[in-house]
Amino acid sequence: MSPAQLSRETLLPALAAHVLEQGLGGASLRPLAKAAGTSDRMLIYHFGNKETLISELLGYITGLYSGALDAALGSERPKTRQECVARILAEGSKPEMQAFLVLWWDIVAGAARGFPGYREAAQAMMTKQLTWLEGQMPEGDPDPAGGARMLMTMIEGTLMLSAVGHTDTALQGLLAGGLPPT
Amino acid sequence: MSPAQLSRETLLPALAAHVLEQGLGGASLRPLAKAAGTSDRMLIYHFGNKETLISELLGYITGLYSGALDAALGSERPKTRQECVARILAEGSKPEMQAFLVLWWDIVAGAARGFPGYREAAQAMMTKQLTWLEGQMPEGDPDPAGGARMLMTMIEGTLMLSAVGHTDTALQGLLAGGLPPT
DNA sequence: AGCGCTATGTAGCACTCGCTACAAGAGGAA
DNA sequence: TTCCTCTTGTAGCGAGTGCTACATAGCGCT
Repeated sequence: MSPAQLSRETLLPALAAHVLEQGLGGASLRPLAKAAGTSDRMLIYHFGNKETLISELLGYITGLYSGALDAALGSERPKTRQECVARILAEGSKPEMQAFLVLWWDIVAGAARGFPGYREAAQAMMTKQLTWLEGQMPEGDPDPAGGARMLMTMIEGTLMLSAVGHTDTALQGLLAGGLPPT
Repeated sequence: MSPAQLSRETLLPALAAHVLEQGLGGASLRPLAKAAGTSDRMLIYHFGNKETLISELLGYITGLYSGALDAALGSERPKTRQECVARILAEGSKPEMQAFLVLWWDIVAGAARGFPGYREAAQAMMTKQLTWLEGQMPEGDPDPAGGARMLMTMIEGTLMLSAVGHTDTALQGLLAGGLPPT
């Protein structure tokens, strides 16, 4: 009966769940293995070494994030830019998104420091989010492409300020930018 | 002759230099001690434990950052908001600021995950930067307080996107927001 | 001189880290 | 059967982790 043949594919979901709640910084083989119901020995067997494990894991998490964005596609598009911002910020404040957000800063830190795999993952996530945002821009917006990039920049700034306890600063910034997040 | 009495104060500069180039993630006592010309034994002696060492170190680095901002105060204020943004982005792209920026994402990640000391440090740095920015707002700006917060949000978003290789996205966003960084 | 306090060195502990050597079971191929 | 490959378990290695026990040198105070 028992474990239907372990492989990278069957392991990744459990590994992702673990880093989503424990972070990437302290992720080490034995706890990861335990979370996946196996041993460090087998993680190395399946992935070769920790570095590729993390890289593949980041790729898998990128896919998770992408899927979450797709699932969050509303049926009708927002009417205004501020409604657009409000919607994506609301998306980010959902409880199931919290783990993603916290992990995100681990990924950014790794990308800034040049860790293998981090930059690619971060870049992919941002590209996905940008595409999503472009699709969410109000119909008839004078500059959807540029507008999406402006909103993107504001949103990322807001998320970062929120992460360090400067939520008010960000919200007042949005307000002054004509984007009251309703 | 030799080492003029070690203490927290004399140790912190060397410790800060070390984490500025090596990061906070992998910072462990022996390498830190070596960088400061001491032993792990003495670091514990002077700081009690690693956690307080890191906290005090973050406080010290906050001071460094604050001083760097003060030193970057131009004699005359920018004429427009975009000049203001351009100036602070130019400040951030100076080579001596790179180490700060990379370390910054470590701090944000730690703050997001609730590590002791990280959030306070990050918050203090953002407060300082906000104050600095307010002082840099163009004379006669219709809404200096709100404007500073908006620029702040845009700037932090820009820095984050740059950190993960989406510099273009951010610059086009600034452009679409009427803030071409010259 | 004797005492006590502060600063430091040397060793070491118990633990975790990534990774490996070695053996063994399972299943298919000959 | 015999062999071979794939997968897994057990045990361990060498290095690094935060931290501590113990000894000791130097200094000022009485």
